[in-house]
Amino acid sequence: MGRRLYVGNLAWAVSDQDLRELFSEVGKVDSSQVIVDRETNRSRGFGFVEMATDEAAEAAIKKFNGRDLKGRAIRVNEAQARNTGGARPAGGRDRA
DNA sequence: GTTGAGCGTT
Repeated sequence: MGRRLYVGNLAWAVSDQDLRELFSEVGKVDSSQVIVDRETNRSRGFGFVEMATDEAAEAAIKKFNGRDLKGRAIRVNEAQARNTGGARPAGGRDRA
């Protein structure tokens, strides 16, 4: 139950839409986002993709985890939860 | 025009 995917080890040339079209091959991409440094506006080399369904999400992990994108082997996994602006304790790294 | 472990700004 976590359609959010963490995509890491990205090349500097990878963009949000690059992830969207790639993950679109296994299912409908609800949204895609590459994390960029706020201070330098450069690519941090990782991002997040939200799939429309959980099956598409796990399918993307199986297909694109370790795959090549822009010349770099990307790493795909479930994304951790982040406090999106709610009075909620930030927990997540050690979630079973 | 540079770099390379990682789980994200509103």
